[in-house]
Amino acid sequence: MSDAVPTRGHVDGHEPPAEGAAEPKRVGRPRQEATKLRILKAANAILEETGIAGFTIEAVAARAGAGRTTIYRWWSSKGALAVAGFLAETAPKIPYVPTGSAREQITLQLQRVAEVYSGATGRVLAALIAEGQRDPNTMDAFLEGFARPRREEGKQILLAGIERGELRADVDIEVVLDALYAPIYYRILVPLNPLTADTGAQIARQVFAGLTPEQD
Amino acid sequence: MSDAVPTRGHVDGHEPPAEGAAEPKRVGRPRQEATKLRILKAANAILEETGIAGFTIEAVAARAGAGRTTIYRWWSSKGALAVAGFLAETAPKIPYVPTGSAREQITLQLQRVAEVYSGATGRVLAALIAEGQRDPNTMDAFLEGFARPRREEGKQILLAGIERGELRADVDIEVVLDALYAPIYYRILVPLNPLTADTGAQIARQVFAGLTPEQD
DNA sequence: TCAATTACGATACACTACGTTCCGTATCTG
DNA sequence: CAGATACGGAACGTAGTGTATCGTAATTGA
Repeated sequence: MSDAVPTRGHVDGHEPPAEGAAEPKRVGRPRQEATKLRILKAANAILEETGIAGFTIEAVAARAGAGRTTIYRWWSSKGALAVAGFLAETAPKIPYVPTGSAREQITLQLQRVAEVYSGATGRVLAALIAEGQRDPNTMDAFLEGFARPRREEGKQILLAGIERGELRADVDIEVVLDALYAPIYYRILVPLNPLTADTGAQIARQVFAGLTPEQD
Repeated sequence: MSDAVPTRGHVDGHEPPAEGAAEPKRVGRPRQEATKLRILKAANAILEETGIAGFTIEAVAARAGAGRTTIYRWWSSKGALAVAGFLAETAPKIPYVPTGSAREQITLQLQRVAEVYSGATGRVLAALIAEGQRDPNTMDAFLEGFARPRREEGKQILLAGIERGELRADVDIEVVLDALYAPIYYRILVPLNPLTADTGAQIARQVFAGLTPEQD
């Protein structure tokens, strides 16, 4: 129904899957990738500097030198924009390093995560989760676009470790992943204790003490 | 300076410490405790039902049959009101049971927390933490009025357990407390996995596996 | 009994941000 | 050049915030 505006996907600034594979030739004025990038960078920068409090569509538009309408055309809500900015800027900062034992891999990863999240990125993450409490779509985009795939990676590492006999087999993997990663989120969101670079290592040591087949 | 309105404390609806101890005789019309209670109950109910999204001063005032001005007179912000409602209604629901070993106490407590937080109370908590990301004062009121004292109780239990030789002494208590409690908050805030009544017991089992002096 | 004091609820106000609509202009394809 | 689409500006209605003002209610103290 209706004629409405962009026939494209309207959730996170990505085009719809399309049928062929690539269809670079469309009809009208093409989307300006530079503007898209400026908007995403502006969104991320504002989240880093002011958290969710200062994150308004107007502020992002002003900082990006774009029109508010342009933002509304491509992102369906504040939350969608925030998630898109986060995925574009931050998500690539934390790769897994697939080498060594499960414990080594997880520990290293946990250290990296703690280090990155202890700074500006942590503020963005906290803002994102806060916004997610307000808007289910935002939470969903965050879960499917970031949290779930990351968790899946961790799960595979732990499973491989169990397979190789490095870890006890009688554990609930989801519970273990929570024990490992939840503290980092907790320290970001509920700042009773600071999150520092070696918080990750401390947590890993503690949790793996309950995972090794024999006593350490 | 200025003459301003209520000479009382203006943060969370409680009177200032005062000098004597009790001074029940003041000059003008006394505060109507019934109204105060209706407001706090309304605030909590709205948080339970709609989360932070529907939590507006106007909605609380309407539901309580009070004027917005009355709310602004006694609570300095939305967050202050939310925390006050939470502390009045919810906090008393989760007492510690000081009996048995440290592991038993913590496990029991964790079960109760998971059970309570898996329902409406969890939604209130999530809303509170979300609002806290927006307003530092709210976070502070939550930390000092709820999170920190609770954590202190847990710390005492663990310390006593170490003292009695039930638990390893070479652990960082803060890290252990995070490993125990953070997963519950995580499942409330980042709903990848559901929080159920026995999530608490599972977590306790996992974490204590790394705490016992000998293998179980 | 009455003055002073404080609480309460209603109304009005200025402000901010949201999300939408409309319009003129720019940039592409055919 | 026509058609289609993107961009940015401006205006609009809505919602909520926080403040100020006002009339009324309740209590203390003289």
